[in-house]
Amino acid sequence: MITLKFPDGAERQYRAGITAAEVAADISKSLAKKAMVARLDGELVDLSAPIGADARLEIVTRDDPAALEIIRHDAAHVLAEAVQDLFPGTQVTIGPVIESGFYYDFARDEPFTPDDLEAIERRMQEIIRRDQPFTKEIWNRDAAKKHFAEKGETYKLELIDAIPKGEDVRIYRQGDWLDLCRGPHGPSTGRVGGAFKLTKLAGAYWRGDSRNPMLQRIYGTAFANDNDLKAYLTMLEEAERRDHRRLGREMDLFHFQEEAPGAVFWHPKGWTLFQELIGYMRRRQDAAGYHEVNSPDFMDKQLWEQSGHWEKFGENMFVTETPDERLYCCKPMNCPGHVQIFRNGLKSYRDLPLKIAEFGKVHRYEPSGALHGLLRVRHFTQDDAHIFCTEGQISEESARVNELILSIYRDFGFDDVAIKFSDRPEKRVGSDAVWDRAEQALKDACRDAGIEPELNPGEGAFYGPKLEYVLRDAIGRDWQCGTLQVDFNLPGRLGAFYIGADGEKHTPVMLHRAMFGSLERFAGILLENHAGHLPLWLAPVQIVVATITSEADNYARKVLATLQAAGLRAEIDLRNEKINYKVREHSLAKVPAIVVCGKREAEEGTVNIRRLGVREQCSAGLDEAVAGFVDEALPPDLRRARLSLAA
RNA sequence: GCCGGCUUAGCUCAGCAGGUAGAGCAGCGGUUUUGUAAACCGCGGGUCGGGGGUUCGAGUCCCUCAGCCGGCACCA
Repeated sequence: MITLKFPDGAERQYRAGITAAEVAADISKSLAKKAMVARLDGELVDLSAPIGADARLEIVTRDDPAALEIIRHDAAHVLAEAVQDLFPGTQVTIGPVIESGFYYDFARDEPFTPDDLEAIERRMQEIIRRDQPFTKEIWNRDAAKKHFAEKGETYKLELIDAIPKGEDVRIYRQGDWLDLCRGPHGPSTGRVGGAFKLTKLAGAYWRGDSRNPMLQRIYGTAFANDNDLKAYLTMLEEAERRDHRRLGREMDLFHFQEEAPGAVFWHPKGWTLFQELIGYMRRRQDAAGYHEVNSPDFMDKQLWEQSGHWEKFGENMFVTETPDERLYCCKPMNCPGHVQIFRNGLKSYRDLPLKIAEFGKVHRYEPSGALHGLLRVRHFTQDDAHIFCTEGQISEESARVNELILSIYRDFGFDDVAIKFSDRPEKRVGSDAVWDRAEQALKDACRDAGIEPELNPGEGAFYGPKLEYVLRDAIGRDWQCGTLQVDFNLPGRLGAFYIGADGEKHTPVMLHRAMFGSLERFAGILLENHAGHLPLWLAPVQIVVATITSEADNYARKVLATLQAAGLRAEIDLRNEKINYKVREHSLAKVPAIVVCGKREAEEGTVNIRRLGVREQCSAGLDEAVAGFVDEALPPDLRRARLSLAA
């Protein structure tokens, strides 16, 4: 007999070899019905697995979050069976669960079409209706290889070979169909239920390597019940509504066009937002001791060869040939230019750390398939800076950068920030010894600053290791923005030096850092994060003064003049339209506040304020209203400055 | 860059199986002077992404290029 301990603390005795399914049935009929898998001493196992010894046992029902992965994994198997049913000769490869559902990669010469997806979905429903049990089998390695070889499943053969020696080759069977799989699975195909949907079709490289053949990936999602599925689909629609590309058009911020792929045409309103961001960053940087500069957009190719960019980054660079037959590179980074500024004039150790900042527009020839609105462009503005310092100053300067970045993100409401540590990539300049020192210096800096970054192996810049700051937005998506890189290579390559206390020449270390990263991307992230409802200080148009009747026109003009004189970005709408129409239009344009002026307001010298998304209005005297807006429109850093002044 | 899809008026989208382009909104002209998310009437507006081909005839079929969308790979 064995003793099983349940989550509520109860214990029961059973014969050895009993299965979790049998235990569930013993406890209650309804539990048996809802059971998907079992958690045995914390590990998920099939309900049908025999239990041989004392253990903690928990029956995982389909409402349990852990069951969702099982449902999705089961759905992936059902998908694979459906596909092989409908399209004989298609090879199956892998079909894992992912955050939003699952996918399965297939190898087939003919492409799948969106219509195929519907047919596959219908076949999946049939398989689910047949309710075939999932059964686990342990196969002899050679037998498994023979089986898949006979079926022409070459990818599965590769997968079997990748299973470590000594580990079982596990096969899961559902009816006549079977798949190599680690498991666990639910009791039967019927338990997948009806709340699933195939969502998209895509190409994907075998094993994620672009040198490998491309497979066809079918994405799907599945949930425990219809409501959850519906909620998920609604969430997707919501994400589409906040797509910055759509908001950019609706709010008249920017556009793209064919002649300039990956390049933004900023409209007046979008540029206002952009400048507001730069203004904020400039104030924060100035306060932190940075000196702003401007370096050339084009420099001779020779300089980029010297820096190593030509060799390591050349395929991403725009190059131009001039009538005098010189080759100039359009800068993909600002660092070489900043080194030139550092080099100009003799520097002393007393000048260090020297912080050079630039809102530099960089140009990178990104692969066409990577372009995506403002979030991935070929021409973007970095809030870039380089800190020239001694090796001994790295730690303190890194800590300062870290503090500044986090403080800035907080000002924009991003509190959830992940930090990643990227070490030496394959394609790099500099000796291993130098990389050892650079990586160690950055690690030490992390330790001193109390940062515990997640390791991101092989993802460093070609000249040095880096920290990457990834922020999470309002709907849970991650965006890489800031970066801090330790560079022992470029200053030396480009001949930068300073005179030390010993009177000798020394090569400085250079810290590269960006906080927004790309201004374009950051603007896009902000738009999506706020669904276009920007806080007042960032809104391109902060207030629209809208009249109800032409009798109030003169008063409205006075209100506008007062708002503008107070430094607010206000516009006026005197059109011969109903107030309903004006409210709707400016609300759709995401204007934070509409100041309505009718006959009543004109007579009383008041304004009626309607805030974006709020039905209720409030009335206030003009001066009081202006003061309120002025206060609210203060950027967060200036607000802090005012508070500390008052204190 | 790779796989698949898409590209029709400023925007959103119709256009069935090849027969010579249509709606709503926006715009323009009137009427209406209006109280918090679309007043009414009328009028214009398109080399159907570019190029080539098949055909008596192509928005519709084929080829090709570009851009965009979704993934993959790459990445701020």
